[in-house]
Amino acid sequence: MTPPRHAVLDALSERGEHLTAEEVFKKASRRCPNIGLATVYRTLELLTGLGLVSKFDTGDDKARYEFADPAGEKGHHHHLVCSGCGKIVDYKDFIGEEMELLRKAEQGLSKKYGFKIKSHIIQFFGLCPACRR
Amino acid sequence: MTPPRHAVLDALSERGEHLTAEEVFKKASRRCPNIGLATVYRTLELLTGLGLVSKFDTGDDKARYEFADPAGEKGHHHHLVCSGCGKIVDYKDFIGEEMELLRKAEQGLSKKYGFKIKSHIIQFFGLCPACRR
DNA sequence: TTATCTGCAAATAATTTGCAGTCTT
DNA sequence: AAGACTGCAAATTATTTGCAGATAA
Repeated sequence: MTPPRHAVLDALSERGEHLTAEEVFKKASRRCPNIGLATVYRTLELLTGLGLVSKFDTGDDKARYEFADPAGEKGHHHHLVCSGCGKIVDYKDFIGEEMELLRKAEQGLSKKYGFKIKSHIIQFFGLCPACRR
Repeated sequence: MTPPRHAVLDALSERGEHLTAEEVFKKASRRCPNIGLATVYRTLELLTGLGLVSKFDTGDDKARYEFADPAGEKGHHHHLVCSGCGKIVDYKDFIGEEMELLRKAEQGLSKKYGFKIKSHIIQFFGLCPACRR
């Protein structure tokens, strides 16, 4: 655990953040002024590989990062993305039903297509209240 | 409707295809030998905007294109992606349950967060039979 | 020390854009 | 002829990589 790595973790530590690598870089730069962008990318990839951070894309071709769900359903959520302004809402509603569907789907797809399912993506896109008019 | 555009449509016409822009370009080049890659991108964007084609990403940072669902549930499907070799399986299983969940979710999210839902993504990732071992 | 980590700059790779020529109507 | 469409080449942009020096254990 080195200073740059600590700075990256720190940048992501606020809950509900969905930062791009550039944004992580800016925040991390405050704590570690001469950190390099490449190091940020390398660290984010490392953390993602360890399962501590999850990486996703909302359609603007910039990867976004957030702390991974703390083991299981507890913090499980999905994203609702505004196509207008890019706003991202974390929602946990319907998680029960979703988990049920996911369980069924993973089992069924596994059996039918022989895949060993590792992960999934569920995202909704639409217009937020401000962008609707 | 110009020759290059026709060539792009033609390239996508085979069912079950999930082509990258580069692949569409190669296929389209057969029918229209001096088509340019930029035109392919422009045409794909046009068709996507018209709702005739849908664009998605399986995680390799290359956009993929396929004919859009013909109105509603009829051809509705989702993707099962192999993280090993990139293979993409279209599946329609659990579509009933998924539609039910989607309907509920769209209504609920709309009410709770004020979003007007336009679309969604559901994808599963895992290892295909060949990549499992 | 000894391998790992870092910053910088240069390299990639997908996609976009400027522009001048070409087609369509 | 006026506007839309095209190909080419150059520009963009997020991300990756090579490398020599710095750092952690």
